[in-house]
Amino acid sequence: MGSDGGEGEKSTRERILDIALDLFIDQGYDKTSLREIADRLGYSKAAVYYHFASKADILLALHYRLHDMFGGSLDDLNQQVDDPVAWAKVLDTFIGQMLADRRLFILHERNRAAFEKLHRDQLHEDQHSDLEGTFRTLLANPEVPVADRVRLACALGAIMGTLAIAGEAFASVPTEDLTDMIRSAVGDLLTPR
Amino acid sequence: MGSDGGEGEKSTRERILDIALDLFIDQGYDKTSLREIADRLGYSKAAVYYHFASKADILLALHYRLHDMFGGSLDDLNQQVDDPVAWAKVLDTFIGQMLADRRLFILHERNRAAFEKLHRDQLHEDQHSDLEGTFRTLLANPEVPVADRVRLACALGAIMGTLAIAGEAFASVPTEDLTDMIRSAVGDLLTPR
DNA sequence: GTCTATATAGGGATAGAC
DNA sequence: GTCTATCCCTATATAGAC
Repeated sequence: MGSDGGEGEKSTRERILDIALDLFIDQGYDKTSLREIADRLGYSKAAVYYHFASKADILLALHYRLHDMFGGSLDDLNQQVDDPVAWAKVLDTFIGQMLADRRLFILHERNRAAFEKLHRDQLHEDQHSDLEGTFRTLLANPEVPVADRVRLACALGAIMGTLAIAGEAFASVPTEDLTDMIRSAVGDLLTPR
Repeated sequence: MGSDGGEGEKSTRERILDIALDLFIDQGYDKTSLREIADRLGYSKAAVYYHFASKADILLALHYRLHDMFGGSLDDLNQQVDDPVAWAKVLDTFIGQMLADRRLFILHERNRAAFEKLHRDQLHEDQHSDLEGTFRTLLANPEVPVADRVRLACALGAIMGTLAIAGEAFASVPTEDLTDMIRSAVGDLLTPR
């Protein structure tokens, strides 16, 4: 399939990313050193540098994992910037995608500063390839009533919050159940009573 | 009033905290060096060390600023751990307090890893003196139905999200208006239709 | 592909002069 | 109260052997 020969075993590159994901969530990106990653990997620091050009490059790869997860729903959101009623539908899709791999979201949520720096330094693409950028553009759009925008911010926060603030509190809750509950909550937020 | 002699001018200590607040929000705690703080202050690094024993000590002082802001409402929440209907009232108070000094909240939101480490290293007090600790305890309480706890997580996320995700988007919105809008949203989340 | 050894820089923190 | 000078450690990253 990919560029790897193996079938069951993961490539070293993927293993590094998995380890980095754990450590970046636990300690934060800045407080995690390549030595720690290399130790868990069982190899030396230089081995890590063989697979990634820099520490930021590891974060970048994780960013792409997250980006791939969304498929086109980010574009959908960008195309309906000024249509508050359309948001609810897009967010439903979002919620499903987010919960499918919660940890990537938690990573993003907990290392916002690092990701922003990454975007400033490396990703000079458009604002909208970025999750945060998309949200901020939407929330700052003066053509949409403030009340609607605040509601959207609350809805986004509700999704993120369930993952980030709760931590491991809902780890044992089946993904489908959690998805349903969050969808219901977001529905209450975006649909007028 | 306080321990300072001056009336109009701030003490150096307070100035350091203000500068640190700005930088920690912008770049994150880890990526901010004492040299940067000292530069903005106009003094040397050693001058900063005169006022604070360590870098972590600066973060600690900011933690106390946040802590003081709450007054007793954190205790209120701790005393009504298993009463979901009481949460709504406490959160109303919370929202007002949070918005009264948004930036302290954003600091906390954006440097969760650093604050957690601070608590592990320095604050061996009780779990409940801490904002996050209080929330996590509440959200993990098995005596409360999961659905209620998820709703609470959404409500907390909605509050945090409006501050953290939105960034400067709502900077021009009057605090009272924003408070009302968030209270209304949280009400919709916690009150069954 | 993985290693050792090393270059280089920057950060936190201390000692002691003024 | 504030400064200069300095120590020490850790981190990123590179060069080159195996």
